[in-house]
Amino acid sequence: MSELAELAHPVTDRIVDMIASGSLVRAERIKEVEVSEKLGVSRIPLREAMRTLESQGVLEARERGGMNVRAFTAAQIQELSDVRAALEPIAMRAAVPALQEKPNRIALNAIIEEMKWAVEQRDRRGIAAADIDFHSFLIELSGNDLIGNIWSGLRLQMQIVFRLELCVPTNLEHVAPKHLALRDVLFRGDLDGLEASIADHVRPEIRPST
Amino acid sequence: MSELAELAHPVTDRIVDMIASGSLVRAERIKEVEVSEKLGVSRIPLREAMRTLESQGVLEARERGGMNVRAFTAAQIQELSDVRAALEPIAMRAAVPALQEKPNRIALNAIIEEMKWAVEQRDRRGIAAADIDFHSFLIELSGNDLIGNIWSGLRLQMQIVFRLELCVPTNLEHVAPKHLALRDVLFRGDLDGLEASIADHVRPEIRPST
DNA sequence: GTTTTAATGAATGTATACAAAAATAATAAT
DNA sequence: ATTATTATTTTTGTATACATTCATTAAAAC
Repeated sequence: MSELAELAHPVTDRIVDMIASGSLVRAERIKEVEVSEKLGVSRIPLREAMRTLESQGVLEARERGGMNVRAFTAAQIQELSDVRAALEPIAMRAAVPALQEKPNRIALNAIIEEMKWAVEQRDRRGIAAADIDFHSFLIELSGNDLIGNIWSGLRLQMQIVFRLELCVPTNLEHVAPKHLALRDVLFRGDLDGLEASIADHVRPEIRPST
Repeated sequence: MSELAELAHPVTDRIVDMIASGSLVRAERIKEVEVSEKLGVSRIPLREAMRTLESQGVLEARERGGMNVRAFTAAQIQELSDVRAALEPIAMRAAVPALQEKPNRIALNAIIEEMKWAVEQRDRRGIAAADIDFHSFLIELSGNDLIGNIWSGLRLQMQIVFRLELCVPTNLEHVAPKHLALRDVLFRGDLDGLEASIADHVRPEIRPST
C-alpha cells in the first residue's frame, strides 16, 4: 500500500483502455473482481473510477446493480455532434490568441502531419485518434475549463462510438482537408468563417456529405 | 446493511444539500469521517459520491489528497453562462413539440407561477430555485440525454455560485418577465426568436442590463 | 415435457481495519 | 522571540471481510 498517488484516476484511464481494446464489451456487466485483479488493485479504487466514468457517460448503472459499458442510441450519437457543434466554436474562438504564438502553431501543425500520415497508411483508427487530438489541443489552448471538462467526457463517448462502429463509417480521408481549412481560418483569425467551418466538420460523421 | 438501493446516489444529493445549506464550505477540505457519520454511512459510499461530484465540477481534488468544494474564478463563472447560451437553444428547440401538449404547458405555467410568488415574497433563493426549475424542465422535455447530463452538472455548479454570491447580485425580478417571454416564444413555436431570447436571458447574470 | 420451486453459486454494496502520508502541536535551538 | 526540528495526532487511501441480493442451476411437481 505504498502509493505515491491515488489509484482512482489512473484506473479510470485503464478502464477506458480496456474498452478501446475490446476487453470490456458493451451492454455486458462489468465484473468488479475480475477487472480489479487484472488491474492489480482492489475493488475500492475501481469502483471510484467507475463512478467517474458513469458521470462522464462512459458507463451506465444497470437496473439491479453493477454497471456496463454504455450503449448509445442513434439519437444519442447525433446529440454528440450537436453539442460539439455548439461548444467547439466557443473554444476555438478563444484559442485564436494562443495560436498567434509560434510554438502552438508548430504543435498544431504536428498533429495535422500525424493525421496526414495516418491517412496515407489508411489507418482508420489512427485517423480517428489524430482527429480527436486536433480538437483536444485546440480546446486546451482555449483555456476554457468548463468546455475542457465537458470535452473530456465527450471525447470518451466518441471513442466508444467509433470503436463500436455504431456510427456510419465516414470517409475519414475527408477529415484531413477539413482540419487544414480550419487551421488556416484559425491562424488567420477569421472569426466569421469559424462557425461554418466547424459545423461543416463536426457533423458529417452522421450525415456524410456527397 | 439491509439496503434496498445503493447509497452513493442519494449521498450525492445530500452532499449537494450540505453545500447549499452552508454546512460544507468552499476551499475547505472535506473531512470524510465527519461527513460520513453525519450522513449515517461509511466512507466508502461517501467517497464514491465525491467522485461523481468531482467530475460534475462540484468538488475538486486537493493537491495532496482529499477534496473540497470547488472555488470558481470569475472566468469560470462566465464560462457557465457561455455554455448555457450555446446548449439551451438546442434543448429548447427540441422541446417545442412536447410543449404542444397541454399537460406540459400546464406544468411549465406552474413553474412560472412559482417564480411569480417568490418574486412577490422577495425571496431571492426561491427565485433562483424557480429559475433553475424552469430550465431543468425544458431540458427534460427536450429528450436530449446528453444536454440533460451536462445540465445536471451545470445546475449544481450554478447553485454553488449563487450560494457563494461570487456572482454579481442580479436584480432577479427581471428573470420572471424573461421566462414569460420565453414561454410565449416556445408555445408559439417561433424558432427564430429563440436564440436571441435565450441569450438575452442566460447572460445578464454576468452583464446586468441597464 | 414443461413449469414451478428450491438451492447453490456468484457478484454487488458497504462496513471495518490498517498503513502511509499530511497536518498540527510541541520541543529545542539559535 | 523566532525559526527549525521532532513528535503526535488526524486523515486519507486501500485492502480485507461479510451480508445481502441477484443469477443460475438443479430438483420436484404437475
